[in-house]
Amino acid sequence: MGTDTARQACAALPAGADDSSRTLRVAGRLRALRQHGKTAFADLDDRAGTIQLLLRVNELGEGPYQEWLADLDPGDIVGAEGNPAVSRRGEPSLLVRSLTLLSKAIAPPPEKYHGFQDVEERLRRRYVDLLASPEVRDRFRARTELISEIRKYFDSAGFLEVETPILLRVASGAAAAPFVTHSNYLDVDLRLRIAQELPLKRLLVGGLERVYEIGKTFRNEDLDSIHSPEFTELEAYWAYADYQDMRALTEGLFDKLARRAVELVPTPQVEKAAAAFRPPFPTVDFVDELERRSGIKDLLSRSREELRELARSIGSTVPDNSSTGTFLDKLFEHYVEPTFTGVTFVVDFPLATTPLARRHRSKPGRVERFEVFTPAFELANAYTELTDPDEQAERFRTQLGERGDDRYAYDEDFVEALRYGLPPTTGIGIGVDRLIMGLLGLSSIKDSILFPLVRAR
RNA sequence: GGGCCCGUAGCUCAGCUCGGUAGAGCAGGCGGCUCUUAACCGCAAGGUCAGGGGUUCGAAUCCCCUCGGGCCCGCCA
Repeated sequence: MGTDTARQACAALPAGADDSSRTLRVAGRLRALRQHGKTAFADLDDRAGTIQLLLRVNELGEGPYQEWLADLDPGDIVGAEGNPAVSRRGEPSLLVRSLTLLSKAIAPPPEKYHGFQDVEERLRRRYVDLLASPEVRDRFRARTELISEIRKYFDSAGFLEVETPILLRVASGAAAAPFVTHSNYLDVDLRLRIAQELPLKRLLVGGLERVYEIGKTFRNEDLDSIHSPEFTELEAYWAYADYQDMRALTEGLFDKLARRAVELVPTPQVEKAAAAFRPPFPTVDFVDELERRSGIKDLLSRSREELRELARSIGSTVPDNSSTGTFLDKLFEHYVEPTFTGVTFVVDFPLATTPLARRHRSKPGRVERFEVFTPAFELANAYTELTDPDEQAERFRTQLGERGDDRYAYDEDFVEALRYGLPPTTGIGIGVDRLIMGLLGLSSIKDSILFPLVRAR
C-alpha cells in the first residue's frame, strides 16, 4: 500500500497508541534515521508521500533490532510491515514488525536539510535531484500531467494526434540550423527536423482535416535559459478555420492548463504564474504598436536600407545583408517586447517576417499571424496558412535570396503537395517546455526538461 | 563572441579582502540514549582547495591560462 493509505490507517488512533489487529505494508526510500538507543525513527518516502517508521527492541527483539540499525542508512530502499500507530508526539507511524532491504544505497543522498543545491550537479545527475527533492518530482509530474491535458484538449476538439518524421532530407519550416546525421544504408545525409509544419500540412492535403503532434524538435543553436537544442514542440493544423479561430482555441487551452497547473502544484509561485494564462489577453498590432513606441512613420513602405539604418540606430549588430524581416524584428524586440507585462498576443506581422503565412485579407503588406509573448520569451506562433503553391515557391525564393544561405530551406516536395490543394487552414506551434515554464513560474528551460543537454567534462 | 560572478570533504557551507600547519554542520564509522521528526551527547576519520603555470622563504588566498557552471549583453530571422 502507499504511505497515504498507511497514514489514513493511523488516523483514528490516539497519541502513543498502536493497533496490533491490523497489518500495514509499505515500500519506499528511507530519508532520515533518528536513533535513540532501543527506539529508532525513520522517514520512508514513496510516490504517495511519507510515513514515519517506528522501530523498537520490544517488537523486533534485541538481536534483530541492533542488526537492522547497523545495516540501515538514509537512502536505502526498504519494505516494512507492521501495525498502524501514532507516536507519543502525535506522528502517524508504522510500528515495524519486519523489514526487508530491497535496494542498498551505497552512495549517500545529499545533505538532508539544505538538499541538493549545486545547479550544475542537479542537471548532470537529475536522478539525485529527483530523489532529494519532492518539489522537483512534483514539478516533473506536473509537466507530464499538463502535456496530458493538452492531448485531451485537442483530442476532444476532434484533432488527430500523429507522428511525422524526425529524420529528413530537407529540414524546413523554420529559420534554424539543423543537426546533420547520416544513413549508412541509403548513404545520404539526413537532417533532424527543425519544425513539424510541412509534414503536418501535407496531411491536410491528404484529407486529415485536424491534426496535431507533440514531439522533440532539434535546432543546432545556442543553449541558454530559454533555448535548448532539443525541445518539445506542439504543432496543430486545422482546416476550414483561420487564425482568429486558432486564437480562440489557444485561449481555451491556456485557460484549461492554468486551472490544472494550480491543482497540480498549489503553491503561491504557481498560482501567480498560472494566473497570467487566464484570458482575456491584451492584443498588440505589430506595426501600429511599433510605430507608436518608436515614433517611426510608414514602417511598411521603408526600404531595406532605411530599416537597416533604423536597426543600427538602436545598437543592433545584425549583418548588413539581413532580410527586411530581420530588421523589423530587431526594432520590435527593442521598442515593443520590453513593454509586455503579461501574456500578450501580437498580431498581423509584416509580410517580410513570415514566409509560410497567408497575406492579410484587409491589411496590405501584412500576414494573418499572431504570436504569444510572455515578458520572458516568445511562446507560440500561429497563422492562417499560405495555400497557394506559386506564391509559396516565390516566398521560399525571396527568403533564400535575401538571406543568402540555406535556412528556411526550399522544400520542393511541399510546393508540389500544395498543387493538390491545401484547404484554407490555420496552424500553430507552441514551445511546450516554455509553456510549462510559464505555467509553473520557472526561470530556466533546464528546469522544464528532465535531462537537458550539458557540456562534457 | 564580450562582461561580471562561482568551483574548498559524498552533501551544505566558512576560510580568500590583509599569503603563515585546510575548518564546521550533515552523511558515513565507533560509543551512549525507549518518542524523535534538521533528534541529541562524546570520540575518531574523511581533502588533487576544478586543472595547469607563475610570483614568493611560504599560495585555497595574489597573477596568468585552461575546463565546467550561473547571470547579463551580442549573435542565432
